[in-house]
Amino acid sequence: MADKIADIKPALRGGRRKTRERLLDAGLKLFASKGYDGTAIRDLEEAAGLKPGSGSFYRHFPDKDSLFEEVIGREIQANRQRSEFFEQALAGSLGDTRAELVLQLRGMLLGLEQMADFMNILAREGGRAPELMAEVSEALIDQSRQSDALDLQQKVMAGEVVDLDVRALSAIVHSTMIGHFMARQYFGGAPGGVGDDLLIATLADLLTGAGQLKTEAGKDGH
Amino acid sequence: MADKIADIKPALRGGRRKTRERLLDAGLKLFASKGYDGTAIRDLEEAAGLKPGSGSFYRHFPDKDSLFEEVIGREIQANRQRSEFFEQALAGSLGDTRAELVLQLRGMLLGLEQMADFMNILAREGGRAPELMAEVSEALIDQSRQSDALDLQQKVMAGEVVDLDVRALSAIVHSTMIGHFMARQYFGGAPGGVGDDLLIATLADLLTGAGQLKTEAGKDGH
DNA sequence: GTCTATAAGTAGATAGAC
DNA sequence: GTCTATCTACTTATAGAC
Repeated sequence: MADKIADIKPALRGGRRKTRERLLDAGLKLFASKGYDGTAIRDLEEAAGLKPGSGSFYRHFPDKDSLFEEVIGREIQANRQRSEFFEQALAGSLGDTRAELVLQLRGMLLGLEQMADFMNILAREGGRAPELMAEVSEALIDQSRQSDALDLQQKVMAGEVVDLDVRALSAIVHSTMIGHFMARQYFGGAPGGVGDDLLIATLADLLTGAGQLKTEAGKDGH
Repeated sequence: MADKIADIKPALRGGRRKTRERLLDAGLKLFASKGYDGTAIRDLEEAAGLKPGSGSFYRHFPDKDSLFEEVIGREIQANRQRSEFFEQALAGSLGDTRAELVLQLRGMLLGLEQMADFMNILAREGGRAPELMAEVSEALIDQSRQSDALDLQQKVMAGEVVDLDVRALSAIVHSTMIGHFMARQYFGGAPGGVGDDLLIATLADLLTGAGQLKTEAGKDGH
Protein backbone atom coordinates (compact mmCIF):
# COMPACT_ATOMS: atom_id res chain seq x y z
CA MET A 1 0.00 0.00 0.00
CA ALA A 2 2.68 2.45 0.99
CA ASP A 3 4.60 1.37 -2.10
CA LYS A 4 1.68 2.04 -4.39
CA ILE A 5 1.19 5.53 -3.05
CA ALA A 6 4.85 6.26 -3.53
CA ASP A 7 4.54 5.08 -7.12
CA ILE A 8 1.47 7.10 -7.93
CA LYS A 9 2.15 10.36 -6.16
CA PRO A 10 4.97 11.55 -8.40
CA ALA A 11 2.87 10.94 -11.48
CA LEU A 12 0.01 13.00 -10.11
CA ARG A 13 1.78 16.12 -8.89
CA GLY A 14 3.11 18.11 -11.80
CA GLY A 15 6.39 19.16 -10.26
CA ARG A 16 7.09 15.75 -8.80
CA ARG A 17 7.49 13.62 -11.89
CA LYS A 18 10.67 11.67 -12.26
CA THR A 19 13.68 13.84 -12.86
CA ARG A 20 14.55 11.89 -15.98
CA GLU A 21 11.14 12.71 -17.48
CA ARG A 22 11.44 16.35 -16.49
CA LEU A 23 14.81 16.52 -18.23
CA LEU A 24 13.26 15.09 -21.39
CA ASP A 25 10.44 17.61 -21.19
CA ALA A 26 12.94 20.40 -20.67
CA GLY A 27 14.93 19.16 -23.66
CA LEU A 28 11.87 19.21 -25.92
CA LYS A 29 10.98 22.77 -24.93
CA LEU A 30 14.48 24.21 -24.85
CA PHE A 31 15.79 22.54 -28.02
CA ALA A 32 12.69 23.86 -29.79
CA SER A 33 13.03 27.42 -28.55
CA LYS A 34 16.79 27.94 -28.26
CA GLY A 35 18.27 25.17 -30.36
CA TYR A 36 20.65 22.38 -29.40
CA ASP A 37 23.78 24.51 -29.21
CA GLY A 38 21.88 27.30 -27.52
CA THR A 39 20.74 25.00 -24.72
CA ALA A 40 23.33 24.45 -21.98
CA ILE A 41 23.28 21.54 -19.55
CA ARG A 42 22.70 24.10 -16.81
CA ASP A 43 19.55 25.27 -18.62
CA LEU A 44 18.24 21.72 -18.73
CA GLU A 45 19.02 21.18 -15.07
CA GLU A 46 17.39 24.45 -14.08
CA ALA A 47 14.24 23.70 -16.10
CA ALA A 48 14.06 20.28 -14.47
CA GLY A 49 14.30 21.72 -10.98
CA LEU A 50 17.91 20.71 -10.41
CA LYS A 51 20.65 23.08 -9.33
CA PRO A 52 22.08 24.63 -12.48
CA GLY A 53 25.68 23.65 -13.07
CA SER A 54 25.57 20.86 -10.50
CA GLY A 55 26.09 18.17 -13.11
CA SER A 56 23.16 16.17 -11.74
CA PHE A 57 22.09 15.84 -15.36
CA TYR A 58 24.76 13.19 -15.85
CA ARG A 59 23.17 10.85 -13.33
CA HIS A 60 20.32 10.45 -15.82
CA PHE A 61 21.96 10.72 -19.23
CA PRO A 62 25.53 9.96 -20.30
CA ASP A 63 25.75 13.15 -22.33
CA LYS A 64 23.76 15.90 -24.03
CA ASP A 65 23.50 14.04 -27.31
CA SER A 66 21.85 11.03 -25.67
CA LEU A 67 19.13 13.26 -24.26
CA PHE A 68 18.58 14.77 -27.68
CA GLU A 69 18.16 11.41 -29.38
CA GLU A 70 15.79 10.25 -26.69
CA VAL A 71 13.70 13.42 -27.00
CA ILE A 72 13.42 12.82 -30.75
CA GLY A 73 12.62 9.15 -30.29
CA ARG A 74 9.93 9.88 -27.75
CA GLU A 75 8.28 12.42 -30.06
CA ILE A 76 8.38 10.08 -33.04
CA GLN A 77 6.57 7.48 -30.99
CA ALA A 78 4.09 9.99 -29.55
CA ASN A 79 3.29 11.19 -33.03
CA ARG A 80 2.84 7.66 -34.29
CA GLN A 81 0.30 6.98 -31.55
CA ARG A 82 -1.58 10.20 -32.26
CA SER A 83 -1.76 9.29 -35.93
CA GLU A 84 -3.10 5.82 -35.25
CA PHE A 85 -5.69 7.16 -32.88
CA PHE A 86 -6.68 9.82 -35.37
CA GLU A 87 -6.91 7.33 -38.21
CA GLN A 88 -9.27 5.14 -36.23
CA ALA A 89 -11.37 8.10 -35.18
CA LEU A 90 -11.93 9.03 -38.81
CA ALA A 91 -12.37 5.48 -40.10
CA GLY A 92 -16.11 5.63 -40.59
CA SER A 93 -17.68 7.44 -43.51
CA LEU A 94 -19.97 10.39 -42.90
CA GLY A 95 -21.71 10.11 -46.23
CA ASP A 96 -20.72 13.67 -47.06
CA THR A 97 -17.32 13.83 -48.78
CA ARG A 98 -16.73 17.51 -48.20
CA ALA A 99 -17.58 17.24 -44.51
CA GLU A 100 -15.19 14.30 -44.23
CA LEU A 101 -12.42 16.30 -45.83
CA VAL A 102 -13.00 19.28 -43.55
CA LEU A 103 -12.81 17.02 -40.51
CA GLN A 104 -9.65 15.42 -41.81
CA LEU A 105 -7.99 18.77 -42.46
CA ARG A 106 -8.96 20.10 -39.04
CA GLY A 107 -7.47 16.99 -37.53
CA MET A 108 -4.23 17.53 -39.40
CA LEU A 109 -3.98 21.05 -38.05
CA LEU A 110 -4.62 19.82 -34.51
CA GLY A 111 -1.97 17.17 -34.93
CA LEU A 112 0.52 19.74 -36.14
CA GLU A 113 -0.23 21.93 -33.13
CA GLN A 114 0.51 19.06 -30.80
CA MET A 115 3.87 18.43 -32.39
CA ALA A 116 4.85 22.07 -32.73
CA ASP A 117 7.94 21.76 -30.53
CA PHE A 118 9.01 18.64 -32.34
CA MET A 119 8.68 20.26 -35.75
CA ASN A 120 10.66 23.23 -34.53
CA ILE A 121 13.50 20.94 -33.47
CA LEU A 122 13.41 19.16 -36.80
CA ALA A 123 13.61 22.45 -38.67
CA ARG A 124 16.51 23.64 -36.53
CA GLU A 125 18.54 20.51 -36.02
CA GLY A 126 17.64 18.47 -39.08
CA GLY A 127 21.26 17.88 -39.97
CA ARG A 128 22.32 16.77 -36.50
CA ALA A 129 21.00 13.23 -36.53
CA PRO A 130 20.76 12.09 -40.18
CA GLU A 131 19.67 8.53 -39.49
CA LEU A 132 17.01 9.74 -37.09
CA MET A 133 15.86 12.25 -39.65
CA ALA A 134 15.47 9.48 -42.20
CA GLU A 135 13.29 7.64 -39.72
CA VAL A 136 11.28 10.78 -39.10
CA SER A 137 10.89 11.32 -42.81
CA GLU A 138 9.42 7.87 -43.15
CA ALA A 139 7.40 7.92 -39.97
CA LEU A 140 5.78 11.31 -40.47
CA ILE A 141 5.52 11.89 -44.16
CA ASP A 142 5.06 8.46 -45.66
CA GLN A 143 2.71 7.29 -42.96
CA SER A 144 0.38 10.24 -43.11
CA ARG A 145 0.66 10.30 -46.88
CA GLN A 146 -0.32 6.65 -47.15
CA SER A 147 -3.24 6.87 -44.79
CA ASP A 148 -5.01 9.71 -46.47
CA ALA A 149 -3.70 9.00 -49.92
CA LEU A 150 -5.84 5.90 -49.63
CA ASP A 151 -8.77 8.01 -48.59
CA LEU A 152 -8.27 10.32 -51.50
CA GLN A 153 -7.85 7.37 -53.83
CA GLN A 154 -11.24 6.01 -52.76
CA LYS A 155 -12.87 9.39 -53.08
CA VAL A 156 -11.46 9.92 -56.55
CA MET A 157 -12.64 6.49 -57.64
CA ALA A 158 -16.06 7.23 -56.24
CA GLY A 159 -16.13 10.45 -58.22
CA GLU A 160 -16.33 12.48 -55.03
CA VAL A 161 -13.00 14.19 -55.53
CA VAL A 162 -11.50 15.81 -58.57
CA ASP A 163 -9.89 13.30 -60.98
CA LEU A 164 -6.21 14.24 -60.76
CA ASP A 165 -3.06 12.45 -59.65
CA VAL A 166 -3.76 11.24 -56.12
CA ARG A 167 -0.17 11.50 -54.86
CA ALA A 168 0.08 15.06 -56.15
CA LEU A 169 -3.24 15.97 -54.52
CA SER A 170 -2.03 14.48 -51.27
CA ALA A 171 1.21 16.44 -51.49
CA ILE A 172 -0.75 19.64 -52.10
CA VAL A 173 -3.02 18.98 -49.13
CA HIS A 174 -0.14 18.24 -46.76
CA SER A 175 2.03 21.11 -47.92
CA THR A 176 -0.86 23.52 -47.60
CA MET A 177 -1.70 22.51 -44.07
CA ILE A 178 1.92 22.45 -42.92
CA GLY A 179 2.64 25.77 -44.63
CA HIS A 180 -0.43 27.38 -43.08
CA PHE A 181 0.53 26.07 -39.67
CA MET A 182 4.11 27.31 -39.98
CA ALA A 183 3.03 30.73 -41.17
CA ARG A 184 0.84 30.99 -38.07
CA GLN A 185 3.73 29.88 -35.87
CA TYR A 186 6.55 31.94 -37.32
CA PHE A 187 4.78 35.07 -38.49
CA GLY A 188 2.06 35.27 -35.90
CA GLY A 189 -0.61 34.82 -38.51
CA ALA A 190 -1.23 33.35 -41.90
CA PRO A 191 -0.36 35.59 -44.84
CA GLY A 192 -3.30 37.65 -45.97
CA GLY A 193 -5.02 37.03 -42.67
CA VAL A 194 -6.56 33.81 -43.94
CA GLY A 195 -7.98 31.90 -41.01
CA ASP A 196 -8.07 28.15 -40.44
CA ASP A 197 -11.71 27.75 -41.42
CA LEU A 198 -11.47 29.68 -44.67
CA LEU A 199 -8.33 27.85 -45.72
CA ILE A 200 -9.79 24.45 -44.96
CA ALA A 201 -13.08 25.27 -46.63
CA THR A 202 -11.37 26.52 -49.76
CA LEU A 203 -9.10 23.49 -49.95
CA ALA A 204 -12.09 21.18 -49.52
CA ASP A 205 -13.91 23.09 -52.27
CA LEU A 206 -10.95 22.73 -54.61
CA LEU A 207 -10.72 19.00 -54.00
CA THR A 208 -14.42 18.34 -54.43
CA GLY A 209 -14.59 20.47 -57.55
CA ALA A 210 -17.05 22.79 -55.85
CA GLY A 211 -15.32 25.86 -57.22
CA GLN A 212 -16.75 26.45 -60.65
CA LEU A 213 -15.43 28.96 -63.15
CA LYS A 214 -17.28 32.26 -63.16
CA THR A 215 -17.69 32.08 -66.93
CA GLU A 216 -16.85 29.54 -69.57
CA ALA A 217 -14.22 31.88 -71.06
CA GLY A 218 -11.37 30.17 -69.23
CA LYS A 219 -11.92 26.93 -71.02
CA ASP A 220 -10.87 28.43 -74.35
CA GLY A 221 -7.21 28.47 -73.33
CA HIS A 222 -6.72 24.74 -73.29
CA MET B 1 44.52 52.07 -66.05
CA ALA B 2 46.42 50.16 -63.43
CA ASP B 3 43.80 51.25 -60.94
CA LYS B 4 40.96 49.91 -63.02
CA ILE B 5 42.57 46.53 -63.38
CA ALA B 6 43.14 46.40 -59.67
CA ASP B 7 39.47 47.18 -59.15
CA ILE B 8 38.19 44.56 -61.53
CA LYS B 9 40.51 41.67 -60.84
CA PRO B 10 39.20 40.83 -57.37
CA ALA B 11 35.66 40.72 -58.66
CA LEU B 12 36.57 38.32 -61.43
CA ARG B 13 38.64 35.74 -59.60
CA GLY B 14 36.49 33.78 -57.20
CA GLY B 15 38.95 33.58 -54.36
CA ARG B 16 40.08 37.17 -54.60
CA ARG B 17 36.95 39.04 -53.68
CA LYS B 18 37.08 41.45 -50.79
CA THR B 19 37.49 39.74 -47.45
CA ARG B 20 34.45 41.48 -46.08
CA GLU B 21 32.31 39.98 -48.82
CA ARG B 22 33.83 36.55 -48.32
CA LEU B 23 33.00 36.74 -44.62
CA LEU B 24 29.40 37.59 -45.48
CA ASP B 25 29.26 34.67 -47.92
CA ALA B 26 30.76 32.38 -45.29
CA GLY B 27 28.19 33.61 -42.78
CA LEU B 28 25.30 32.84 -45.13
CA LYS B 29 26.52 29.31 -45.78
CA LEU B 30 27.63 28.45 -42.25
CA PHE B 31 24.67 29.96 -40.40
CA ALA B 32 22.43 28.00 -42.76
CA SER B 33 24.21 24.68 -42.30
CA LYS B 34 25.45 24.80 -38.70
CA GLY B 35 23.37 27.55 -37.12
CA TYR B 36 24.48 30.74 -35.41
CA ASP B 37 25.67 29.15 -32.19
CA GLY B 38 27.28 26.31 -34.10
CA THR B 39 29.38 28.68 -36.19
CA ALA B 40 32.53 29.92 -34.47
CA ILE B 41 34.46 33.00 -35.52
CA ARG B 42 37.32 30.69 -36.49
CA ASP B 43 34.99 28.85 -38.88
CA LEU B 44 34.07 32.12 -40.56
CA GLU B 45 37.71 33.13 -40.81
CA GLU B 46 38.71 29.79 -42.24
CA ALA B 47 35.91 29.82 -44.83
CA ALA B 48 36.96 33.33 -45.85
CA GLY B 49 40.57 32.29 -46.34
CA LEU B 50 41.85 33.91 -43.17
CA LYS B 51 43.87 32.14 -40.53
CA PRO B 52 41.40 30.51 -38.15
CA GLY B 53 41.57 31.95 -34.68
CA SER B 54 43.61 34.93 -35.79
CA GLY B 55 40.87 37.41 -34.94
CA SER B 56 41.21 39.07 -38.36
CA PHE B 57 37.42 38.85 -38.48
CA TYR B 58 37.22 41.80 -36.11
CA ARG B 59 38.96 44.12 -38.59
CA HIS B 60 35.80 43.80 -40.74
CA PHE B 61 32.96 43.47 -38.26
CA PRO B 62 32.66 44.68 -34.67
CA ASP B 63 31.20 41.36 -33.54
CA LYS B 64 29.47 38.18 -34.64
CA ASP B 65 26.00 39.63 -34.29
CA SER B 66 26.77 42.48 -36.68
CA LEU B 67 27.80 40.01 -39.35
CA PHE B 68 24.58 38.08 -38.79
CA GLU B 69 22.38 41.12 -39.20
CA GLU B 70 24.23 42.18 -42.31
CA VAL B 71 23.87 38.71 -43.83
CA ILE B 72 20.13 38.85 -43.22
CA GLY B 73 19.84 42.38 -44.57
CA ARG B 74 21.78 41.49 -47.70
CA GLU B 75 19.52 38.50 -48.37
CA ILE B 76 16.34 40.49 -47.81
CA GLN B 77 17.51 42.97 -50.41
CA ALA B 78 18.66 40.29 -52.84
CA ASN B 79 15.30 38.60 -52.58
CA ARG B 80 13.48 41.85 -53.14
CA GLN B 81 15.42 42.44 -56.34
CA ARG B 82 14.78 38.91 -57.57
CA SER B 83 11.06 39.36 -56.92
CA GLU B 84 10.89 42.64 -58.80
CA PHE B 85 12.78 41.19 -61.74
CA PHE B 86 10.55 38.15 -61.74
CA GLU B 87 7.39 40.22 -61.55
CA GLN B 88 8.43 42.24 -64.57
CA ALA B 89 9.39 39.13 -66.51
CA LEU B 90 5.91 37.70 -66.00
CA ALA B 91 4.04 40.96 -66.54
CA GLY B 92 2.76 40.17 -70.00
CA SER B 93 -0.12 37.82 -70.60
CA LEU B 94 0.42 34.65 -72.60
CA GLY B 95 -3.21 34.26 -73.52
CA ASP B 96 -3.24 30.81 -71.93
CA THR B 97 -4.13 30.97 -68.23
CA ARG B 98 -2.89 27.53 -67.36
CA ALA B 99 0.46 28.12 -69.09
CA GLU B 100 0.80 31.38 -67.20
CA LEU B 101 0.16 29.64 -63.91
CA VAL B 102 2.68 26.91 -64.67
CA LEU B 103 5.32 29.52 -65.50
CA GLN B 104 4.52 31.41 -62.32
CA LEU B 105 4.77 28.31 -60.17
CA ARG B 106 8.05 27.25 -61.76
CA GLY B 107 9.36 30.73 -61.06
CA MET B 108 8.36 30.46 -57.43
CA LEU B 109 10.26 27.21 -57.10
CA LEU B 110 13.34 28.73 -58.72
CA GLY B 111 13.12 31.70 -56.38
CA LEU B 112 12.90 29.41 -53.38
CA GLU B 113 15.95 27.50 -54.56
CA GLN B 114 17.94 30.70 -54.76
CA MET B 115 17.08 31.65 -51.23
CA ALA B 116 17.50 28.19 -49.75
CA ASP B 117 20.30 29.21 -47.39
CA PHE B 118 18.37 32.27 -46.30
CA MET B 119 15.24 30.25 -45.53
CA ASN B 120 17.32 27.79 -43.57
CA ILE B 121 18.67 30.61 -41.42
CA LEU B 122 15.19 31.99 -40.88
CA ALA B 123 13.93 28.58 -39.78
CA ARG B 124 16.85 28.11 -37.38
CA GLU B 125 17.37 31.56 -35.98
CA GLY B 126 13.92 33.06 -36.31
CA GLY B 127 13.82 34.14 -32.70
CA ARG B 128 17.25 35.76 -32.70
CA ALA B 129 16.38 39.03 -34.43
CA PRO B 130 12.66 39.66 -33.90
CA GLU B 131 12.49 43.07 -35.57
CA LEU B 132 14.36 41.74 -38.58
CA MET B 133 12.01 38.79 -38.71
CA ALA B 134 9.05 41.13 -38.79
CA GLU B 135 10.64 42.88 -41.74
CA VAL B 136 11.24 39.56 -43.44
CA SER B 137 7.69 38.51 -42.79
CA GLU B 138 6.48 41.61 -44.53
CA ALA B 139 9.07 41.64 -47.29
CA LEU B 140 8.70 38.01 -48.30
CA ILE B 141 5.18 36.98 -47.56
CA ASP B 142 3.12 40.10 -48.06
CA GLN B 143 4.97 41.19 -51.12
CA SER B 144 4.76 37.90 -52.98
CA ARG B 145 1.20 37.44 -51.80
CA GLN B 146 0.15 40.83 -53.11
CA SER B 147 1.79 40.45 -56.47
CA ASP B 148 0.20 37.18 -57.42
CA ALA B 149 -2.93 37.64 -55.40
CA LEU B 150 -3.61 40.40 -57.89
CA ASP B 151 -2.94 38.02 -60.72
CA LEU B 152 -5.29 35.47 -59.25
CA GLN B 153 -7.88 38.15 -58.66
CA GLN B 154 -7.81 39.09 -62.33
CA LYS B 155 -7.95 35.48 -63.42
CA VAL B 156 -10.90 34.75 -61.17
CA MET B 157 -12.74 37.82 -62.46
CA ALA B 158 -12.07 36.73 -66.01
CA GLY B 159 -13.48 33.31 -65.20
CA GLU B 160 -10.15 31.69 -65.90
CA VAL B 161 -9.63 30.45 -62.38
CA VAL B 162 -11.99 28.73 -60.02
CA ASP B 163 -14.31 31.15 -58.20
CA LEU B 164 -13.16 30.81 -54.59
CA ASP B 165 -11.67 33.18 -52.03
CA VAL B 166 -8.61 34.70 -53.69
CA ARG B 167 -6.56 35.14 -50.52
CA ALA B 168 -7.20 31.54 -49.54
CA LEU B 169 -6.22 30.33 -53.01
CA SER B 170 -3.05 32.38 -52.82
CA ALA B 171 -2.24 30.91 -49.41
CA ILE B 172 -2.77 27.41 -50.77
CA VAL B 173 -0.51 28.07 -53.74
CA HIS B 174 2.28 29.52 -51.63
CA SER B 175 2.10 26.90 -48.92
CA THR B 176 2.13 24.13 -51.48
CA MET B 177 5.20 25.40 -53.28
CA ILE B 178 7.09 26.16 -50.06
CA GLY B 179 6.12 22.82 -48.56
CA HIS B 180 7.17 20.96 -51.70
CA PHE B 181 10.47 22.79 -51.75
CA MET B 182 11.15 22.08 -48.09
CA ALA B 183 10.30 18.41 -48.43
CA ARG B 184 12.83 18.21 -51.28
CA GLN B 185 15.41 20.02 -49.16
CA TYR B 186 14.97 18.27 -45.86
CA PHE B 187 13.93 14.80 -46.91
CA GLY B 188 15.88 14.50 -50.14
CA GLY B 189 12.70 14.18 -52.13
CA ALA B 190 9.07 15.11 -52.07
CA PRO B 191 6.77 12.70 -50.23
CA GLY B 192 5.34 10.08 -52.54
CA GLY B 193 8.04 10.82 -55.08
CA VAL B 194 5.95 13.58 -56.62
CA GLY B 195 8.18 15.60 -58.95
CA ASP B 196 8.13 19.33 -59.62
CA ASP B 197 6.31 19.05 -62.92
CA LEU B 198 3.53 16.80 -61.67
CA LEU B 199 2.93 18.95 -58.61
CA ILE B 200 2.82 22.16 -60.61
CA ALA B 201 0.61 20.64 -63.27
CA THR B 202 -1.83 19.30 -60.71
CA LEU B 203 -1.98 22.61 -58.86
CA ALA B 204 -2.59 24.46 -62.11
CA ASP B 205 -5.34 21.99 -62.98
CA LEU B 206 -6.99 22.50 -59.61
CA LEU B 207 -6.92 26.29 -59.99
CA THR B 208 -8.26 26.31 -63.52
CA GLY B 209 -10.96 23.81 -62.68
CA ALA B 210 -9.50 21.35 -65.16
CA GLY B 211 -9.96 18.44 -62.80
CA GLN B 212 -13.49 17.24 -63.27
CA LEU B 213 -15.21 14.68 -61.11
CA LYS B 214 -15.13 11.17 -62.50
CA THR B 215 -18.87 10.80 -62.03
CA GLU B 216 -21.64 13.08 -60.91
CA ALA B 217 -22.12 11.00 -57.76
CA GLY B 218 -19.99 13.31 -55.63
CA LYS B 219 -22.28 16.22 -56.16
CA ASP B 220 -25.03 14.59 -54.15
CA GLY B 221 -23.18 15.23 -50.89
CA HIS B 222 -23.62 18.98 -50.90
C1' DG C 1 44.85 44.00 -43.34
C1' DT C 2 46.72 39.84 -41.44
C1' DC C 3 49.15 37.84 -38.08
C1' DT C 4 50.73 36.06 -32.85
C1' DA C 5 49.44 35.90 -28.34
C1' DT C 6 46.35 36.11 -24.85
C1' DA C 7 42.65 37.53 -21.75
C1' DA C 8 38.06 36.46 -19.77
C1' DG C 9 34.22 33.79 -19.91
C1' DT C 10 31.53 29.63 -20.64
C1' DA C 11 30.70 24.99 -22.37
C1' DG C 12 30.53 19.79 -21.52
C1' DA C 13 31.85 16.54 -18.47
C1' DT C 14 33.95 14.10 -14.10
C1' DA C 15 35.22 13.07 -8.98
C1' DG C 16 33.73 12.50 -4.75
C1' DA C 17 31.06 14.09 -0.34
C1' DC C 18 26.56 13.45 1.52
C1' DG D 1 20.08 11.22 -6.52
C1' DT D 2 21.71 15.80 -5.61
C1' DC D 3 25.18 18.54 -4.36
C1' DT D 4 30.26 21.21 -4.37
C1' DA D 5 34.29 21.65 -6.75
C1' DT D 6 37.06 21.27 -10.58
C1' DC D 7 39.28 19.97 -15.17
C1' DT D 8 39.73 20.72 -19.92
C1' DA D 9 38.50 22.62 -24.08
C1' DC D 10 36.59 26.02 -26.65
C1' DT D 11 34.40 30.69 -27.45
C1' DT D 12 34.27 35.68 -28.14
C1' DA D 13 36.99 39.41 -28.24
C1' DT D 14 41.26 42.48 -27.64
C1' DA D 15 46.31 44.23 -27.83
C1' DG D 16 49.92 44.96 -30.44
C1' DA D 17 53.78 43.48 -33.93
C1' DC D 18 54.44 43.53 -38.84
